[in-house]
Amino acid sequence: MDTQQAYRELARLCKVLAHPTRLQILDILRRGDECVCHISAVTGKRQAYISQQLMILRAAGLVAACREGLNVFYKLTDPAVLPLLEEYLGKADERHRPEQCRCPKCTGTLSESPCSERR
Amino acid sequence: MDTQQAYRELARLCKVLAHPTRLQILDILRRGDECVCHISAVTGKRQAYISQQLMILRAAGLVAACREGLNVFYKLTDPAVLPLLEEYLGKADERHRPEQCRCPKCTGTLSESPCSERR
DNA sequence: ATTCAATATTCCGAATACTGAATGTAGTAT
DNA sequence: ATACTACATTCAGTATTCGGAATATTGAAT
Repeated sequence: MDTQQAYRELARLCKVLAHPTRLQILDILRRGDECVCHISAVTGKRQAYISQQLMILRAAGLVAACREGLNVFYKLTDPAVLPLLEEYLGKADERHRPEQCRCPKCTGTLSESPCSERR
Repeated sequence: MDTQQAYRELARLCKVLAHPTRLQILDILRRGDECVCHISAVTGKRQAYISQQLMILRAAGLVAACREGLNVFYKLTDPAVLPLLEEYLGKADERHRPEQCRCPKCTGTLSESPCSERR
């Protein structure tokens, strides 16, 4: 009875996805890698809270972190969630650019592709 | 800001899916409509517990019930979950047929297509 | 009307998750 | 060394969920 294991694993994945803020983070990251402060600015949530949710996503293997100087950039690591997001949230359009964001990507002071950014 | 609503709704759906027994029920139903006692037999869980989970699935609009004499048959109503199940659980193979099941479908005493069974 | 079988609902203690506040860590600059 | 910035972790109170037990409802048969 190994299918039980499959149910448990899929349930664990769904549990991680069953959270509006975490979904929004994934939605942000499918537009490109972003640092914590940018995610915080886009969502309007405090940094500590975002860090918490990122930890959960990281533990589930959905995202990975890599440090770039002072900032930590996150990227999607599980390509299987992309079709799910597309089906329910639509195609990813352009990147968000909040007013008050001071991250290197938003201010244009990025020191060339952070941690081998995809595409 | 209507995307927040989309995140909330998708999160609500994922929350319903984030449960091994409920996933197994959906996995059973994608092989065809089944009555509660059959689901109970396949999963090995008590009837009351299955009814509980079915209520949650029903409230989420994922399944619908229809009575056929003494039995109540359940069917999938949201076709959007099928690709998700296929991606993570594989193609649905043949129907389960537990030894101790006394449901009309298993004993072959079904009075012609219950509630307009699909296919 | 009574009984039975199939299913549905309610209740409750235990476990788990959520979320804000406070604090800790790591890298950079002076 | 100190200060600062960006991020991570821990803690605690609250809310929610889990899963079993008991009970209710519904339809069929006698």
